[in-house]
Order: sequence, then C-alpha cells, then structure tokens
Amino acid sequence: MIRVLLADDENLIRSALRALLSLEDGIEVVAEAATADEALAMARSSAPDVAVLDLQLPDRDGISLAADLHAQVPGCRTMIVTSHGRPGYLKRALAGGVGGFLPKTVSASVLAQVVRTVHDGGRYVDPELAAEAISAGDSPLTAREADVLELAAEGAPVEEIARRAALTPGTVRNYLSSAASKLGAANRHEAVHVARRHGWI
Amino acid sequence: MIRVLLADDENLIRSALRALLSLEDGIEVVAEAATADEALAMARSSAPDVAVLDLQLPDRDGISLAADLHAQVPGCRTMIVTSHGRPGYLKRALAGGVGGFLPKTVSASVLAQVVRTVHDGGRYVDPELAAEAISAGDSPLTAREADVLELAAEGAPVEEIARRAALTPGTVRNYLSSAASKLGAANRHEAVHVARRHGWI
DNA sequence: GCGTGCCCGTGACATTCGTCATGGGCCGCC
DNA sequence: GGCGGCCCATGACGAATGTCACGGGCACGC
Repeated sequence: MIRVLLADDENLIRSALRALLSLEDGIEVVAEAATADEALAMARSSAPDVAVLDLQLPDRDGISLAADLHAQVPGCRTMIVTSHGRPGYLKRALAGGVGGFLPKTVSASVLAQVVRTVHDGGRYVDPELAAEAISAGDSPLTAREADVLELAAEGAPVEEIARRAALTPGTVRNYLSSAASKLGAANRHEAVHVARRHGWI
Repeated sequence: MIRVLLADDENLIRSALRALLSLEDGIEVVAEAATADEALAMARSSAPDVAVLDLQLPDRDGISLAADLHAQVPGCRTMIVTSHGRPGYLKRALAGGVGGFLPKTVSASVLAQVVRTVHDGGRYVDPELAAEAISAGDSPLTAREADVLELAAEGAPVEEIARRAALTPGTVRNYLSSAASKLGAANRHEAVHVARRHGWI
C-alpha cells in the first residue's frame, strides 16, 4: 500500500484528489495539508511514501517544501502538480530531487500511474512540459539580475528597488537594462512578463 | 436528478469534481468541457440544469460563457468556481446572472449544497469573498481608464497603447495618470497590480 | 438651461527610465 | 599570471513618463 500525503491550498482539489486516488488499488491517502508548514508537520508524524504537492502553496512554493521533506522525512518521495507549467520551475524541481512534475490537465489515471512510478524511485515529467523546458532553455539571467527583476515585478520605482536590494539606483538600472535586453524586452515591465512566463523569476 | 455540466481546463480537477459530485444523491454529471466553446456546444446538446464553470477558461472567462449559456440554453443555471477570488469578478458575475460564486478552497459538501441551491433558483456566494467585495467596493476607474490600464498591463510603451486604443499618447498618459492616482499607485505598473488584485481589469 | 462628469485632446515641465562608457574588486579557470 | 564573467558603482545623455493646466464636445440629471 502506497501511503500518500496531499498538499494543496484548495480544499476542493484536495478532497477531489483524495477521492480519485482512493479509487486506485494500492494507494491510500494518509494526510492532507493546506499549507507547506502543515504538510511538513504532518509528513513528520505520518511518514508518507509519496507527497503530492501543489507548486504554489500559500506560505511558500512546493519546490522548497519538497527539499525540506527530503531532508526531514527519510523515505518520502515527492511529486508536484501545478496549474501553470512554467519551464523554469520544472528545472528547479528536478534539481531539487522531485520525482514527478505534472500539469493539472493530466487525467486521473496518469496521476495514479505517476504516483506508483515515483514510489518505485522512478521519475516522470509531463512530455509537453519537458518539451517546453528544453526549448525554453536555461535562464539567461544572472542571479542578481533575477533578484532585481523580481523586485521590479510589482511596479515599484527604481529607487525603492534599490533600497530593497541594498543597491545604488544606477546599478539597479544597469541590471534591469541588461535583463531586458537579454529577454528581448523593450522595458523592464515587459521583461518581468517574459521572465514570469518562462518561470525564471 | 440534477444534471450538471462541468467546464474547467484542468482535466484533473474536472474528473475529480465529477467523482465528488457523483457521490452525491440526486446529482449527475452529464457533460465535461475543457474550453468555453466546447462547453457551449455541449450545453446546447445536453441541456444541463446547472453549469459549474471555472472562472478562467483557455479561450475566455467563465462570466461571458455564463452569459452565453443563459441566452442560448434555456433553463440552465450557472455557478462559478475559481482559484483567485478577485472581488471585481464576483460583482461582474452576479450582474451577469450567475447563481453561485465559490473559491476552490471550499469543501466538497459545500459545493454539492451550492449546486442544489443554484438549481432551485437560489444564490450563494462565499461569505469571505462577499466581505472582500463589499470592503473593496466598486472600481473607481472610468470605462476608458480601465481600458487603457488593461492595455498597459503587458508593459507596452505609451505609444503602442495609444495606437491600440486609437488615442493620442497625451490622452493615454492623462488616463494612466488619473488611474494611478485613484488607485494610490506611484506609476501605471503599480496601478496595474492594484487593479488586478481587485479584479477591476 | 445649467451644472457635472466623462471623453479626448494639446502643450509644457520636471522626473524617471533606458542606455552607454567606464572603472574597480572578486572569483574561477586555463 | 592573464582572461573572462559577475558584482557594484558613477556619470551623463536622450527618451519615455508623470503631472499639471487648460480647452472643447457630449450626455445626463436637476
């Protein structure tokens, strides 16, 4: 019997996934969590075999949660389901030891199959997502460029970004400028959109 | 027996909802669609009693789909479920004759209950969402301000916005400026974020 | 009919932003 | 050690943007 933990902030999805997985032979849902912290606590007490995580939880993302689970819950494998299949996330997830990565557009039978695959130590990523990730390639941004661009995402003026990043306004503009040109954007706001679409920030 | 149509682009959610609703007495899922067009076509042929729509479908939003359903499928009531409970959407949905509006964080039993309520001609909106909508109030933006702000959402320069809106660049800047000041934003990009958060664009 | 609010435009000004050149410090690699 | 890449900064220039004042046209309600 594969013991599964579900983490998703949407109650409806969670109970629905539980219903779907419970119909499968050899799969049992032993815990449900709405937040990453909750999931971590539950995983420690119930020691599931596989954790099915939403990419975006209210407190932080599923990738960092997966890393914590690997560190703190021995024998617990992880997989991620998401609504928004950004290529960058997939790459980060795989680097973080996640065993499966699926969009929520897959069918229930695929989901169950992947749970089994991941449980057996295998890996599975959605073919379409994989293709996207390959064609999208790595992020061309340097670490600082990505940082600064992320701070620019809310539309804050350069000066505020500079304060929050502990940088000079001039430096911020240089980074934003170089990020925008790398992304083929006319300005930083368009750059934010491009980077978001690729999952680079 | 209440005949239900499901429209959601995420296969997983759809089959999960089907599983959940099928467990309920007196509810039967008669059709599933992944897009608005598909949903419309299916509704015409299967004439469901209640259509459960995702707010965001790939081709257009659930609110306009609901309007079409009301017009083209007599006797079909509609309700909307969504991941992102923006107040503005709720208001628009209600104005469009939608009978129920729920976040996906609700439990399965609430969902089933609301399906029944809507089927009986009643209305239900999530209390939390309702509170948000009331506190957020109406959009302070005029029609044109909202239009222009929407075009500004992708980070396009003023000149392009002007072309797409068939306006003078100067006028565009005036609208953006007034929109930003109404929204308490320092610039148009921040204004876009604020307006998005409230569901005003 | 008159005020009010929205629509659309112009012109001018100060500020912010994008771009470029340039430089120093740091690290890793050949 | 030299080279390249990243990090951080400065200064300066032109372009884009935000702000303000002002104008006319139009629809609506009192």
